[in-house]
Amino acid sequence: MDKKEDKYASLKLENQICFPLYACSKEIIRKYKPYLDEIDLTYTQYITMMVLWEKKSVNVKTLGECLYLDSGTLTPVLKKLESKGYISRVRSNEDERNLVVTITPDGEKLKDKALDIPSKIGSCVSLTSKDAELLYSLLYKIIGNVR
Amino acid sequence: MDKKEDKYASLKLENQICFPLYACSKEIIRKYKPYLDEIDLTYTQYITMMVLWEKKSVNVKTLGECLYLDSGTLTPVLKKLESKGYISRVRSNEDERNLVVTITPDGEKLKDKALDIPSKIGSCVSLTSKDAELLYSLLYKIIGNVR
DNA sequence: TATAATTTAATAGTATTCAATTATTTGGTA
DNA sequence: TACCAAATAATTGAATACTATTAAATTATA
Repeated sequence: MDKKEDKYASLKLENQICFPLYACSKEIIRKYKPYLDEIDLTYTQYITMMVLWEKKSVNVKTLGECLYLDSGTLTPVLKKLESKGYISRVRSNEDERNLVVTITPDGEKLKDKALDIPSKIGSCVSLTSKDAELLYSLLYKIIGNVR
Repeated sequence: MDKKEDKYASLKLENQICFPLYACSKEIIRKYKPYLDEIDLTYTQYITMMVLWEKKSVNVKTLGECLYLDSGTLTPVLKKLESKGYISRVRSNEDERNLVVTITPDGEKLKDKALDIPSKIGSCVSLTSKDAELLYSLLYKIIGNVR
């Protein structure tokens, strides 16, 4: 007897490409959690700080472009980071629609506390550098295609 | 002059592997949104229905293992799907800790409405089948490593 | 049989996402 | 210059998702 064709095969979880992306992303973020708890940041706050550790000062729109997050997501994140004393939020003089986010000395200090997190995550993700590069380029290829 | 060594390089966004995973996953889910809106499901509800389209009946624990989600996430999702009439939620007689989730006829019907979604997403993700397979295996490799 | 440990789902509180709204700026036109 | 419409930027509020904790049922052990 022939095997039955399954017209619903495309709807099986095992045939999805987005699902393992979604699951993988969440599993890794779950791994971050204990380390991020130590410095009292959520993952979203952490990647926001990453941008600020590098750029020092940036407006919400640009930040959103770096992180692929919209201002509706960022506003509460930034208010939280401000309340923790890691950033300041000030409207631009030239264009008052723009809010300029700037890292504070306390925010700078946090960078040193975060310094050993990437290697801890790296060791539990545990990909060869070749696989990591491959994955990296595939992901950015998709991001490019999707947008 | 020599280029300065950057001891913070590991904290740059461009050197993260989780960030593009996180961004990629969210960008694709954003692409799903208009199609899922048409059938009034969120992405989480959609992948839950995928399991039920395949298994017909499953308890919350097993469902959580399939989806890498815990009951805290699933409980409100399942209540929502129940209120929409796509599933039923009934306690098991043998072990009353278990809640058995079963698809309804309306839930079955939804499957046909969802049938063209995978190809629409596929075409905007737009990977060669070789790349897709590669990505798929890398992702499940990570999931295996992380857990 | 009593009690401790485990398993399962629900609840509560926090974080994130998206759509709608408000405020500002820009450019066109009277 | 004054006004209006369109474009741009961030905030708000409602819905959804996530994590930690709690509660209930079962199983194992003393």
